[in-house]
Amino acid sequence: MNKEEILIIDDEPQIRKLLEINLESQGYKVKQAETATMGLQLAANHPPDLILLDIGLPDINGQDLLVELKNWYNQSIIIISVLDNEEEIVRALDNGASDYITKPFRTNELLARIRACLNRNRIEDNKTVLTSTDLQIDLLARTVTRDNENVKLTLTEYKLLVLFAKNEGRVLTHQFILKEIWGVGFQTDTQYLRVFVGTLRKKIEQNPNKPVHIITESGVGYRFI
Amino acid sequence: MNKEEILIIDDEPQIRKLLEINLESQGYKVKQAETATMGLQLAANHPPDLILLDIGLPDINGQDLLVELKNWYNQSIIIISVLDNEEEIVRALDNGASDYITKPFRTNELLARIRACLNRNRIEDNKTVLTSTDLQIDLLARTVTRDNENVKLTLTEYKLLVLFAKNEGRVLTHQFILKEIWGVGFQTDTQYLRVFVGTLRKKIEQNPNKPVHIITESGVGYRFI
DNA sequence: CTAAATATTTACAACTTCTTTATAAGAATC
DNA sequence: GATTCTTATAAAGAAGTTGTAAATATTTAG
Repeated sequence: MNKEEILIIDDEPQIRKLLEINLESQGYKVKQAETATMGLQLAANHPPDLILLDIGLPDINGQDLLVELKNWYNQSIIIISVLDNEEEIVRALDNGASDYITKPFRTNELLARIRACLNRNRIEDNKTVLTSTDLQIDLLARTVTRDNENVKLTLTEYKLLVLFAKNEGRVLTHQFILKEIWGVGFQTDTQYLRVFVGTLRKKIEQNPNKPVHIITESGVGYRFI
Repeated sequence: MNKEEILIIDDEPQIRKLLEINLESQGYKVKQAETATMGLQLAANHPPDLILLDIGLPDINGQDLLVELKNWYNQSIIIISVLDNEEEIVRALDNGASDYITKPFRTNELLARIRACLNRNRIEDNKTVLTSTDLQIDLLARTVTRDNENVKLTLTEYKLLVLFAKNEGRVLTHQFILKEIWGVGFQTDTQYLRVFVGTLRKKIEQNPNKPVHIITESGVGYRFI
């Protein structure tokens, strides 16, 4: 197998060095960027398998960079943040970060996270069919079947279902879903989401009044099972 | 492993001697300070792994010293106080002390507390999954399971549980919890807390009448185990 | 260009969660 | 052991969130 490539975007040289040594010893290929601009460039030139992004960069707001990257980069981004900035971490996760780690971190912990993310990517990338007990989503054919019956979904409904299925078991916040499906700027239109969750439930749930797949997490978002 | 260092700040020589003997016999390295000034100095020079602070010092108010230390020292501080100065203990915990013990104390009790604190320090703040025997909290997925069964928590219940779990073993005062969950200005609404601790117990305890996870510390707050 | 399909918006009903009050149960103190 | 203080529980009301239907707008396909 080819060496997996990891891009580090961090302005602190010591941290980059520390990460470089550890990651290379694990057999990863490492690229480094000191600034957001440079990071974007490197990532665009030759997309890495994973990005480690320090959210507290000097030249640009890390959250903005994250949003920018997420526009086209669909592998994992793990953000590095200083401790005690819960709010920033939550925001980063909303913006599509896969995981986070706070400084100072233990290398073993970080390596475990990286392995987990890369694993997840490998699975997600290769899977063209997502299945659960009664549902089946074929990503290539763009078809959904329930109990072997074809289910007709509109584009938005389909996108929503795929997003749910790819994040099975995880609570997705309204904000996150809105951003993923409708794009940045629609984060307050939670009513869209309600309508579409409603129609989706009618199509994929046995009993739309007692949903078993799309679970409401009041005040937070939805969870797909 | 290196010897762990404990700094004792206490004006009574007998107590210092007693602690020194006991702690050294457990393999800790012990430093002593007779006054607050000296304690601060020693701590700043070479930060110990844990501080034992007698809150009733002669030269400075112990609470002030605690606040001072907490500004930059982020390991555990265990305070020693005379019995029946509940108010002072509560104030110290509010000020960020990790635990307390009242004079006269049993050495075994103190040693246990010290071990617990040092352990907690070692635990990374980075964990995205918090586990105990029967409970499991996944911070990324925002899910809680008990004996592998999913537990459905409301937003506030979840926040409360996470706060408890992140401060496992530590006494959290009512004030502190109220401030963390509801924000500044709710510190007097202890009734909220009672209600929510009640519902949480119903959901996570085997027997809510005999809670083993959320322990009441009468007059002070709660302790999560 | 028109009809059909899909998306957005509005209005309101249904439901969940939070707050408050009342009261019971339990501890601590005298 | 009675009194007082603290904590627990239940339940009602208020506030906030979510769900549904239907009207309107927009897009798509023929």
